Amino acid sequence: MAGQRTRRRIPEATVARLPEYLKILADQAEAGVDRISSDGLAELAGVNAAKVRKDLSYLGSYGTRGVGYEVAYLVYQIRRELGLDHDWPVVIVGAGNLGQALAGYGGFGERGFPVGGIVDLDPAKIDTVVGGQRVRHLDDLPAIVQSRQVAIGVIATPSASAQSAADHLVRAGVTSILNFAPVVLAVPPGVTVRKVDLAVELQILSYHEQRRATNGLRAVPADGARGATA
Amino acid sequence: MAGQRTRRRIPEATVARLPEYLKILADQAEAGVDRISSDGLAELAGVNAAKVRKDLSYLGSYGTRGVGYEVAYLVYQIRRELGLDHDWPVVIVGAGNLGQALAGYGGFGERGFPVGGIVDLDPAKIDTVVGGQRVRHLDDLPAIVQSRQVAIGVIATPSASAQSAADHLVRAGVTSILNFAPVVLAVPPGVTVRKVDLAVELQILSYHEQRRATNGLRAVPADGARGATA
DNA sequence: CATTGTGAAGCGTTTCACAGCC
DNA sequence: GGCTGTGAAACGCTTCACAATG
Repeated sequence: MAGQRTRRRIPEATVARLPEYLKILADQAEAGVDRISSDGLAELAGVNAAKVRKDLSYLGSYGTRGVGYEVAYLVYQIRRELGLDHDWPVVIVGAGNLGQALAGYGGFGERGFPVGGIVDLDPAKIDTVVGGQRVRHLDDLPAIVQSRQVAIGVIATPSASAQSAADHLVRAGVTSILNFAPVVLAVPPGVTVRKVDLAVELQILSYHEQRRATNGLRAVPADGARGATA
Repeated sequence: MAGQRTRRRIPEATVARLPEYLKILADQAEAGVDRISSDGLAELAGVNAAKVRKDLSYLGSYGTRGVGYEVAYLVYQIRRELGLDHDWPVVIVGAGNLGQALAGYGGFGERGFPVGGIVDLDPAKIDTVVGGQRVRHLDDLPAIVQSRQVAIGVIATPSASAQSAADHLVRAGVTSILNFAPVVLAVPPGVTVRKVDLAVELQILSYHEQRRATNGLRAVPADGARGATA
């Protein structure tokens, strides 16, 4: 029951939804619910039930026909699949507005990603304290990554410094990067980058607004990779 | 050449990439480049050339065979398609860490989304100034939305208040919402919601890290909706 | 003759529909 | 009887490959 060596490959689209399910299931567990059906979970996640069942089936057959899924067990399995059975300390590069907000936002630590360090280049920022962390110099990055076993770096620098930040992270040994700068990063093979561009999100909304204004006015758009129209 | 009444429907996946192209093209224009091929643009955007051509073909036939695309004209067309021929003021609900960072981050205004207002419930925050904006009371939301013609709201509140924030935004007349709270929002039909959950992004990275650790170690994962492995 | 624009093939994701099982 | 698990159909997106063309 525990630990197949080579796990099934889970489709990316499913991987992107598992955290959502996990959040909902953890909330349900806390609220004292201990069984849930694919219908119930689908409702809470804003997706359809067949999708929930398909998604969960990639983890294994953890439900009971005629009954549903045991919440606690699903939580355990999803955690395991996502690699959340231990914490992943992250290091934040850039202690400006966004870096400070990220460091100060408790939600990261709560969900398994404690801030293991925050670095910057600006002497005015170094040694200030944000989110309970002393800001350190970029040069300390390798030491921080080594000592805290950091695998994930977060880039919260201005665009112009983002590529350099990525280079530093990679050299320090980080293998996954969450990039908030609106720049396409070049990284060596084997390093995973995800990009979150807030302006892009707004521009996608703008597209739909504009469509509503010019055309039918009741043309409710379908949800994209991450959007929803309920 | 200008203003077909009912535009082609553009696939969501393409809509999500147009802002990226736009950014790159605007940068190129500024750098004095005035022609670009699908290959060149693809390179800069980190995608393949066929995709660029297909994407651009949804806008119309704006290239020249054997030559390429005129940068300035493409910029103009993408802007128009995304509804970026005018600004979209946004209103931010929640003046905590994230709300302050968003308000203080100049990038929004620069890219066509000036902060038209920021509201909160906490008396300690009201009348403080963040990002050049005086924080106002949630009750002022309808007035702000009306006077500034705000169509897009940004939710930067704690999870517990997010649904209420959405309700206030919708009642005030906002029709698009960018939600940073890790909660599924219920909104009436005709309102578009996009969700950005930072912890979800990290969990997706964690999945790939974990896979690398358990399995092959050289199983470079394909890019998901928004990730990349270069 | 380099490069676009695009049918058609390939592939991944979603949804359907129902057999299997508690 | 109710709900899961899953083949198969349907759909949308990506990539190929090449005819069209300035």
